[in-house]
Amino acid sequence: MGTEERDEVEYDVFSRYCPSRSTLEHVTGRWGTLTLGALETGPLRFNALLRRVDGVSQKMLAQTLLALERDGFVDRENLSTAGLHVEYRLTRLGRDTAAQLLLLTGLLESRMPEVLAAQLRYDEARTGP
Amino acid sequence: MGTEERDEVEYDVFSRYCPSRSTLEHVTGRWGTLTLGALETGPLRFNALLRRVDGVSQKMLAQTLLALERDGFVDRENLSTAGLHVEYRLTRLGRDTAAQLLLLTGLLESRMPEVLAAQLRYDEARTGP
DNA sequence: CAGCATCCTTATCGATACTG
DNA sequence: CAGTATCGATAAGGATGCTG
Repeated sequence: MGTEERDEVEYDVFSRYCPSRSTLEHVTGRWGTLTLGALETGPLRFNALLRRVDGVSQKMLAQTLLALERDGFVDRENLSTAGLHVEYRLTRLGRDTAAQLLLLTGLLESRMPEVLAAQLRYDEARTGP
Repeated sequence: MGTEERDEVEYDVFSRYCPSRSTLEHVTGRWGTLTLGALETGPLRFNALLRRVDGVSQKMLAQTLLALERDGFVDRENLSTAGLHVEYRLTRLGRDTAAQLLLLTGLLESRMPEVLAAQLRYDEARTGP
């Protein structure tokens, strides 16, 4: 064992034209993180996502889902019997990514008191010195 | 037992007006992730960051750093002796956050083959059925 | 229900020039 | 060096109406 060749670092998000850069932007973009996070607890329909991701518009949600589906994070499943019924579910890759994202959002939520304190300090240092 | 009150989920990124939402956007925004990631290995000067975060403009970098400093992720240190010398370094909060972000970018980089394969499948299913 | 098409407004961005 | 200021182009975003 140990003879299989290791993957070299082929991709680098810090490089402008690396394909991983645009994928990073889809995932961490304004609605990407929240959409993936919302799907982490299970498949959801379009309108359910629309409600869950507070503030997103139909247009942006559709656009976000399209990019995430194309990148292989989300599967779109058409369950039409009568009327339209479409479900979005995470792929394996999507689940792994969403798990990471939820760790991040959880971290941020839990540290918001620090953030708010920093903002206060920052603003005060500049308005009433 | 169980009588101490648990921290309720006070902050929720899924809620439109929760302050954590804008902080999430600063951190995961187009340049936030890369800027924090770049600083994870140690303090850097403005122009060094400009080079490291490939593709960012002066304007966007300045804006990003300002938001991250205000939110308490980055400290700006003025080391002027002769000429200007400013260093940016992560705070404790910034380090914790950057660590999470690097796990995410690392995950994405390592799974890019999956992503590219998915993109190919997606595009082919729509151009030549 | 799950979208796409359209229009229109706003925000983002990049390039350039300038400053202490 | 480390930015700020300004401008014009482009993209993101919201609102509305329409369709299978």
